[in-house]
Amino acid sequence: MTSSYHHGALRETLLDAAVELVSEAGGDALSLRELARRVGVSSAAPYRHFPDKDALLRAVAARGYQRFDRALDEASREGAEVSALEAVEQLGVAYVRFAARNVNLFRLIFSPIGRSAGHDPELDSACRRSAEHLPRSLERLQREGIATSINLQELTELAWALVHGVAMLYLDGLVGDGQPESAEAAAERVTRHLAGLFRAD
Amino acid sequence: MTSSYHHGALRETLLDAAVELVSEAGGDALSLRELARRVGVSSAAPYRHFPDKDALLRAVAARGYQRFDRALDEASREGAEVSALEAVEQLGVAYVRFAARNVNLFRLIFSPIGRSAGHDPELDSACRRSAEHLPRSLERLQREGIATSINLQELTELAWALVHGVAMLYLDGLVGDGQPESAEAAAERVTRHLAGLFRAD
DNA sequence: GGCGAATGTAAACGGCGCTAACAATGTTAT
DNA sequence: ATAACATTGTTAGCGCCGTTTACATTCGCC
Repeated sequence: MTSSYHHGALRETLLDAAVELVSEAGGDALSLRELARRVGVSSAAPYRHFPDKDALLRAVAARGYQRFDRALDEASREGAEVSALEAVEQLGVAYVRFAARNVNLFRLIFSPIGRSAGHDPELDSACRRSAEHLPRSLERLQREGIATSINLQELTELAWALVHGVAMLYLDGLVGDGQPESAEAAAERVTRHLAGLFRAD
Repeated sequence: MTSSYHHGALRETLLDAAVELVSEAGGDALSLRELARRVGVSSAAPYRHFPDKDALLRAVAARGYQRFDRALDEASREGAEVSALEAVEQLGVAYVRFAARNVNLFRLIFSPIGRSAGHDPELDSACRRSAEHLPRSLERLQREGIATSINLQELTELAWALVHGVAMLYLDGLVGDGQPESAEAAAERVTRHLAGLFRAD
């Protein structure tokens, strides 16, 4: 009828709605038909912009990585103004805080869908960017003469496993009391011990 | 027609098939209809034994926890014959090894379905049992005068996060080369550093 | 031997992902 | 300006799914 037969920015609208829906209910809860209904468009319309459901979820995951990267980037910048050791601690806490405050997005980006490489360039690059903060922060640590007996790769593995483990255990209700603050507290405790490991070295 | 109208052990047969299917293809890939088809039974039959799909998946998860517990138990027993520190290392490696060799089962037991408490008593108890190995091993460590400046709960949190993190990052392709051996190698490296933390203390 | 409980089947409902055929709109060349 | 084409919407339909209902068969027990 009117000039609104074509939506104009359906792809972005769909993505926005998908991010919101995934954030609230998790990636498994997303249905293309429900999504189309919410946006007020036919159930086949999304297929003009995403070849299939997985592609949409990959795009959502890409946005998740972008937010994750922004959160870590912010922590990194704040970390530049404190000691190298404190900077690492702040980064670790930021990692866990993001997981605790963006439960479903975090679950998505570290799921087979979020981890499928080679399908979506945007996803790949956003993922790679978000993975660079930890090594960079640890490299500064070593430049300042701390933990130099461990090579950077192993050091990254160690620190990453630690914060990722805390985040995951929190999401599974195995650490903390369910409140995001308790996850951050656990992250602080754990990263402090990590710092102890460096000092011992 | 024959006397095989009633299957006789349909519940167990379904569970066996479900464990196999989940192990091979992951929890998301399981379909009750496909399962019934494989077992040679009508698609409504499973509902005589499981109220819904989630209940079946919880039962599969319970089996997963039982296997997990057995693997850790074995490592614990072997650990009794070596030093407390080596025992912890062996337990950590066993944790990651199980994850690497039972990818989909491990994913299931640490997923919302596997972590849903209060629904299935068998699941709950199997889960609780499997969570006791690490504290017990660390307690022995402290009884022998190691890492006594950290309280047991915090120590457990630290060690658990570390091995769980390595396991998860391996599953996501972010640690190791995809071969289960590489995950165990990472677990060894990481637990060795953990041991270093204790020694310094 | 009969009777209720347990456990199987068949058929149907609505929702899903996805595709094919078609319709409206935007774009571009002549 | 308009014809032709590409883009982006719609409708209708396929097969699969989880689940429920009504009915059939068998088991265990009096």
